[in-house]
Amino acid sequence: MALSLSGDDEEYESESEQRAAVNRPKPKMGTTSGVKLPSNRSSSGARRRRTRCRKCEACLRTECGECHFCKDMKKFGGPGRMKQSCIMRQCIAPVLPHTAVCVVCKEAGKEDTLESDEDKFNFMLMECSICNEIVHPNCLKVSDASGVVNDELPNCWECPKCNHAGKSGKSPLVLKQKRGPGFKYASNLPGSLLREQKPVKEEGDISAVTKRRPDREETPRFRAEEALHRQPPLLSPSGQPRPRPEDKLRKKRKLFDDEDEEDLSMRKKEKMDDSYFSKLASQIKTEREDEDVYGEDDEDEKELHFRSSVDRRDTEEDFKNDPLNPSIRTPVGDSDQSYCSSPQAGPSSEGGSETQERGPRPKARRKRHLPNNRELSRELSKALNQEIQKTEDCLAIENRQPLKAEPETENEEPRRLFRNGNELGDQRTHLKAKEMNGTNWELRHFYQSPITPLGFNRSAPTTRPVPPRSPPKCVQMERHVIRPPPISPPPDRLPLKDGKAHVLQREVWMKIFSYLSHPELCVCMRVCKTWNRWCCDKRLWTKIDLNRCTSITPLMLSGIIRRQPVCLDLSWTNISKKQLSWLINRLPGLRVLKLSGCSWAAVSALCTSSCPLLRTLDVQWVEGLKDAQMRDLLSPPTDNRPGQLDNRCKLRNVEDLRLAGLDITDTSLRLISRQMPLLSRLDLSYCNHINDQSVNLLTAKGTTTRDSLTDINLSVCNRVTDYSLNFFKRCGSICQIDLRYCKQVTKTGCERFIAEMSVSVPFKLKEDKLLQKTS
DNA sequence: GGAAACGTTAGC
DNA sequence: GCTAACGTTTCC
Repeated sequence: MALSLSGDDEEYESESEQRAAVNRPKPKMGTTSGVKLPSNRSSSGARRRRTRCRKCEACLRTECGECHFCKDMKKFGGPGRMKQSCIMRQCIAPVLPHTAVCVVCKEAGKEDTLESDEDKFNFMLMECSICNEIVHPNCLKVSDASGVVNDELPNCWECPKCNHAGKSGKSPLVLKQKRGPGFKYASNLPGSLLREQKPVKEEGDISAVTKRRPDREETPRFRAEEALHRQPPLLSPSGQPRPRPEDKLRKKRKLFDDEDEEDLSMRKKEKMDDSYFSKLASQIKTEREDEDVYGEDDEDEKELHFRSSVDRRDTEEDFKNDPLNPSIRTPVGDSDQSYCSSPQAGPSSEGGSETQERGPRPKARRKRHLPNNRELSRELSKALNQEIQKTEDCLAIENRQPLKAEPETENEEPRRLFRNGNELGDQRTHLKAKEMNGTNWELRHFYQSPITPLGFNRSAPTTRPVPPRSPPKCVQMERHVIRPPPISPPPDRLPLKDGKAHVLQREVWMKIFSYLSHPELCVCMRVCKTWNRWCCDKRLWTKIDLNRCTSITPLMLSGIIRRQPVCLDLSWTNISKKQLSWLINRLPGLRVLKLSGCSWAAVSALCTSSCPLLRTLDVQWVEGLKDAQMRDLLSPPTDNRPGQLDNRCKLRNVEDLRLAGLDITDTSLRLISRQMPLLSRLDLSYCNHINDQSVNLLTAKGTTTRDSLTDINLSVCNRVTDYSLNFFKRCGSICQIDLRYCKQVTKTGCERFIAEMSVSVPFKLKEDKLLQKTS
């Protein structure tokens, strides 16, 4: 059957091509002619441009005003040359334009007027990803052939004609073009975290197809298999593995190839040892089958290597079985709750879809996988395995000890929810990292246990450790579509296979889940779609700890955003500036941000990113963070755009500032005092330039810190003397002064301070040179 | 190969 | 006719 687009389109095609040829400044050399036909025009139809669905979360958002494309827009003061959509508004399910009609009957889609799924499908417009023809399936008189529905885009399939002819539409270019804006931005984003993956030879395996109902409400699943085996090697710029103290603790890791997939259910069972959970799992097993949850559960559970400090697995067996193990639990799928909430076909990555049978479907079959992705995954797996093997021994196992939880007054969630989140903030952990009056950064990384300054190794190596680096581009920059949190509420009860709902309501489950560690939650997320959504509730993830996670991947970033943590610990990671900036701009509710041990290059993202609710900022031991950088950090936004008239400091609401180990002077303290009126907790330990004059500055008349400071840590500040205690007498709210290991502070001086203060505010010596208010 | 530019489409 | 922005080309 000769199918083509309307005459208008044919007309446009020739006209526009001619115009394009005329307007093109310089015909690209090397092509056969000045006018290069789009690759997909080689087939029978011109492609219809897709447009926003206007329903998905992304479409409903407003422009962020911060991203590269927003900044280009005229309304944000840019030149308007790029003409791209805000990256936060990239439609996840771009649809055919309203003007699209069936090339056979010349009519639009009619699915809205029909009742049954079958009718809906037969009368909806379907665009073939190979020949680009848009037809009603019903208008095709091909009785024995099957179209293969592409779940990645609404109204997209491989038409029966092409499918029957064995054509493949999976050339990388075609794939890219077909994926619509949800994919475009990822690869078009400058310096993107989300860049498109290098295409690999495709494979013609489309044998695993399942039928699909045409219901556009259904959100497709897919697997970003290309992300499966990505672990950035930890290399120094010289290519040498970065030595890390934990190396010797690291377990041998094995990277799963595709077998990992088959292994999932097995591992899932292993995780379900608990009898009740096992029973429940068996009950809801059919929900998996019915609900098409495989991809979703799986992908989500794999997207983020959240770690639990209380659930460290020590045995190799456990390590292998732990789906959260970064090396094993490498991302299989993109994830997001939008799967549940997006009104239309959802986004995708390079991976194909993995779907269960959803009921009878005439003609159309659903691809189980996009065939090229499996091959792609294998190829990547091989390459990355080799790479990872090289650096495997250098990767650090997450073997931190559980430390006391951070006192988080601003966190609304019960503390027990955070049992997984350890507190890296105990500065003692890092105290030995720096020589008191020097700038040695030895031992900057990875202390296994809290130490006291007395344990400080002053004979540490003199060479400065290589600062954290971002993963190599090829690993880091995978294409990955980020979707916003869902709008639709998760179900209140768990559907069971007999059609009934489980007796326990969601909130009861939430209480149970709140006792689980993050790895355990991730396991639960693989059980079924309902649990997947429940376990992703941000109440369970108010604190996300990626401390010392050796590589921050796009999947992890999307996982973080999905969970919208209040507290995010990225300390001692190699997060890049772009990643951090991208992240911060999408975490409007972030209150605690820990970037201890990161590089200034990364932390400088705070200079341009907006984080209005930030209350706690931990930048201790940030390499390269000195007065000049502190000035950048505390200065008002310099890129004010129309509508952005706020000239106040971006960090003006910070109450808890951790600056341990920084080479900052009074210059920075002046700025801090001026720009952070709410500052109550200040950690200046191991700041070797801090002296009595610094304390004088912080407590001087007219400064906000004089009244706002409640807790100051000056431990191991050897230039601070007893004289500073006189300055603290004028602090109205001071409750704790930590002067431990300050060589020039004496016990006598502390006792004198206590005696003099006893008239108004009773203090005690909690430890040697650690003064604490008694009431 | 990635980023920028820009012609042109789609919606209003 | 205007704006938004998709998809392709060109630049670097």
